[in-house]
Amino acid sequence: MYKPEPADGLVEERLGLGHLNQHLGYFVRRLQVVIFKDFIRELASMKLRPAQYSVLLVIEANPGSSQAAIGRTLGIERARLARLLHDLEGRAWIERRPASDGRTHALFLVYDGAKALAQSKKLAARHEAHMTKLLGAKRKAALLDLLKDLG
Amino acid sequence: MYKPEPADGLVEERLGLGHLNQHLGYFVRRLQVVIFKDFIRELASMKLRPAQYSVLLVIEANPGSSQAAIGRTLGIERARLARLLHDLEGRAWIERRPASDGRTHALFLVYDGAKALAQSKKLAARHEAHMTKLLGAKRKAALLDLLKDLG
DNA sequence: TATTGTTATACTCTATAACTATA
DNA sequence: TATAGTTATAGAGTATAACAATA
Repeated sequence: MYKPEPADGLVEERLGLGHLNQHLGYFVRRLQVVIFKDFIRELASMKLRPAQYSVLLVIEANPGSSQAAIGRTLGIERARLARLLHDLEGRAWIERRPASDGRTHALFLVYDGAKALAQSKKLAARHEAHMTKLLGAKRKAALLDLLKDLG
Repeated sequence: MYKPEPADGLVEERLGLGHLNQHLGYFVRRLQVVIFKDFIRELASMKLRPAQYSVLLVIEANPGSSQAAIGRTLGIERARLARLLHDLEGRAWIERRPASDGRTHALFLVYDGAKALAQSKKLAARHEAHMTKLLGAKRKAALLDLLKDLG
C-alpha cells in the first residue's frame, strides 16, 4: 500500500496527467485495479477470482437459476461462464441439475461450496476493511451509493 | 406498490445480487466495463485503445519523459509499455530520442501523433458526452470529484 | 427459428523472467 | 549492484463463431 523511500532520498517522480484529468474512465479504472488486486490477494488461499466469487453469491441468492440468467445478471458471456462453472463443479462447490426446460441447467450450491463461500466471505470482509481504510468510510459509502443504481 | 406484470417470458429476467450488493468493487468494475466499451467503440476508427490514449496524453503533457516515468504515472508495467510504444512509434506518432542518461529514452509526440491525438480528443469528447448522458452530469461530476485525489 | 449450453480460436491485458546496456 | 529498456512466455478476461440439443 505504501512504497519505500529510495535510499538516496530522491522521490520517484510522478508526471502530470494532462487532459486525462477530465476522463472519469481513467480514475474508475485505476480504482478498479487497486480493488481487484487487493481482493485477489486476500482470496488467493481460496483460489477464487472476483468473477467466480460473484457467481457463487448470485447462485446462493437465486438457487436453481439457469446459466443464461446468471450470465445476464453479471454481464458474463455464456461461453466464459460455461468454463467458469465447469471449474466450480470440478471442485464440487456447485451442481448442475436438469431443469424443466430441457435446454437449461438449474444451478445450486452444494455442501462444500457453501462452506467455501462462508470462508470466502470472511476473507472478502477483510478486503472490504482494506478498502474502507484506503478510501475512508464516508467516501466509500458515497461511491457505493452513487454506483448502486445503474442497472 | 403496483408493479407491472411483464408479458409472458418476453422480459429477460435479472436476478438479485445477494451479498454482492455490499461490494464496491463489483459496481466499480461494471461501470469501468461500460465506460471502456463505449470509449473503444468511439475511438475504433483511430485504432486507439484506452491505454494508448492515456500514454499519448501523458507524453503530450510531459514531453521528453522517460518510459519509466510514464509507466510509474499510469501504472503500466515497463514490458507492456515497451510494446505499446513500439506500436505508436511504428505509426510515426511518437519518437524515442537518446537522453542524457544513456539508459533512458526521451519520448516526444511528433507531427502525425499530435494530429492523431487532436482527432482522438474530439472522439473522446463524444464518448464523455455519452457518459454524461448515462450517469447524469451531477453524478458524473460527483464521481470524478470522489475519485480524483487517490494518488 | 430461436435459445441454451459447449467447445474452440484469437486478441488484449497482466505478471514474470531473462537478458543487454548503462549508471 | 541497481535501473532502463527489450523480448519472451503464460495466465486471465473478452469476443466470436460453430455446433448439438431442445423449445
